[in-house]
Amino acid sequence: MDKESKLIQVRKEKINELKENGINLYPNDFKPSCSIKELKKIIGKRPDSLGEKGDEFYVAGRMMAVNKMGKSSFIRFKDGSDQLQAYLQKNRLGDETYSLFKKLDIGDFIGVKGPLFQTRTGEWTLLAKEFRLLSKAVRPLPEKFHGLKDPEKRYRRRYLDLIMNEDTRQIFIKRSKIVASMRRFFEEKGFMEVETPMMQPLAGGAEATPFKTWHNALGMELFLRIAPELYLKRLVVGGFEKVFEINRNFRNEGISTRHNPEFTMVEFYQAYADYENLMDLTEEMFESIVKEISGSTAIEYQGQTIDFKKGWQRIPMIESLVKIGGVDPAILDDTESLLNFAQKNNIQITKKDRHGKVLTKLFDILVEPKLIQPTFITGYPIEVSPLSRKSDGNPELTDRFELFIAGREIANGFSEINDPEDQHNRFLMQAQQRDEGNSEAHIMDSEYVEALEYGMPPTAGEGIGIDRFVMLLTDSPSIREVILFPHMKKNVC
RNA sequence: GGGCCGUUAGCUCAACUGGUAGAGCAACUGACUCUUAAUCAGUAGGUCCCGGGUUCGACUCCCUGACGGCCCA
Repeated sequence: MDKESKLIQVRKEKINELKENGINLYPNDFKPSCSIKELKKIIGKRPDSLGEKGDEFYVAGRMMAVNKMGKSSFIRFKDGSDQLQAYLQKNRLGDETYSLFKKLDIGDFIGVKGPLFQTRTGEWTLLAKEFRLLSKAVRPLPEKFHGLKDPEKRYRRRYLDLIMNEDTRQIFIKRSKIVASMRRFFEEKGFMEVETPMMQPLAGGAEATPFKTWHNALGMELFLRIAPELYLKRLVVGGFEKVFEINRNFRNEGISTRHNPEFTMVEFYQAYADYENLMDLTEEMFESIVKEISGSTAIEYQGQTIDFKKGWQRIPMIESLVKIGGVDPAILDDTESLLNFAQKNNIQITKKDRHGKVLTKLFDILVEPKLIQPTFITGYPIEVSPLSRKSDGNPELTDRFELFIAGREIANGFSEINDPEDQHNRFLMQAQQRDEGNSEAHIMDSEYVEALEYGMPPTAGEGIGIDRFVMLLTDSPSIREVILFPHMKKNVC
C-alpha cells in the first residue's frame, strides 16, 4: 500500500462522519427494478407512461459526475449497461438524505428511486424520490474528461481502465462475442467442446519453451502446455471425431505487441477431413464471425481494409518466396545459395539450419509481412512440421497451411500424421535437431505414438490464435489491448 | 538481448539556457433548485521514479538502476 494521499485521508474522515450518523456504507438490500439500458428501452417504447407522475423505477450505479447547485443537484451515474442522469432536490428528498448525498463522492455506488422526466434540453432524467448509498469508494477515480491514459496504469489496474474508458469496455465485450460466435459455429458444425490437460508431463504439440512446475504429491515435474494438440488427437483415436478446445497455451518466451506468455487458442480436429477441407472451413468460419461481429465482411485494421469474404488466396510457400519474396527460383533447391542470399539480406540464419528451415526463415522475413489480405500459405517443409502428414506428391513437403492476415500468422493447420511409424521417425528427426542445438525441437512422445498404434482415422486439425483474431476485429495495435490482464513485471512503485 | 522515448499533485499535462515546481479536472470552504467537461469566490495539495555524481545551486546536465511504451532481433 502506498503512502496515503490527502485525498484518501479526506475521504476517510467523511466516511467516519457517515458511520457516526449510522449510515451503512455497504448495504446489500437495494434491488434495481431494471438496468439503465432497459430503462432507456422503455423510454424509447412508451414515453407516454413516463413523466413526474408516471411509472417509478429503482436504478443503481456508480456516480461518475456531480453538478451541485445549492439545494438541487444533477448526478450522472452508470451501471454495466449504460449511463443515466438523476435530479436530486433537497425539498423532495428531505434534509437528512440530501446532506448524506452531499457527503458522497464520485465513484460511490448509489441507488435511486423515482419517475422519469425530461429536462429543458429534453434529456430523460430520473427524478429522485429516494436516494441511498450502496457502496462507498475510498479512492478517487481518474479525471472525468481525460480519463486514464497511462498504459502501465491501464494494464495494471484494468478495472480503472474499464470504468473510465468506454473503448476498452467495448473491446472486451466484442472479444466475448467473438468467442461465443466461434463456439456456436463449431457446435453447429457438429464439433464437441472438450478440455484437455493444461499441465502435461511432456510439453508437446508445438515448438516452444515451456514453463515448468512441480507436483508435490506425485513428486514429478510438469509443464504448462504449449499446445493441446497431442491430447486432442488422442481423443480422435478414442472415437470423438470432431472436437475443439478453446483455452490458454503458455510459452516461455518474450513479450511484445504480438506475444503474451499465455494466450488463447482454439484448436480443433476433424476425422476424415484433410487440410484443404480445413481451409474451406476456416474461410467459412471467419467470414461468418466477422459478418456477425462487424456487420460486414470487410474491416479496417490500422488503416488498411481487410476483406474476409470467402475465396482467399492459397499459395504454396515456395511459390510465395519467388512471387512475393523476390527470391530467384534458381537458388531455391540449393541450401548454400540460400544461405548466401540470406546473409546478403541480413537475415539471421544458423549454418546448421536445414534446407526447409532456411526456406521458412526467408519466408518469415520476406513474405509474411506482405500478406495483408487473408492468405493461406501451403506446403510447409517437413523439417519444420513434425506432426504434419507428408505430401503424397513430394516427401519434402507436408499437407500443411498457415493463415496470414495483416502480415501476421493467425492460424496453422494440417492433415495429421496417423502412421505411427512415420510419427516415430519424425520425432527422431526432431531429437536430432535438438542434439544440434535447437532447444525448441519437438520432444519424443512415445505414449502418443503408442496411441497412434491403436489406429487414428485420417484426420486434419488446426489452431487459431484468438487474441490475434480479436486484435484484427477491434483494430488493436497491441495484444495487450485485447487481454484483460496482460503480463507485466512485478510492480515496485 | 539491442536502440529510441517516457516516468512531475488523485488524473491529464506544462515548466525556455541549470536559478523558489505550474495549469485544468478532482478535492476542501462558501454561494447557487434544469446542470451537460455547470458557473462564481476562496483554500489546500509535490520523495519532480530510486540511488549516485557535476555544480554556489539540479525537475533540468552526467552515470547506475527500476518500471513502462514503441521499434528491431
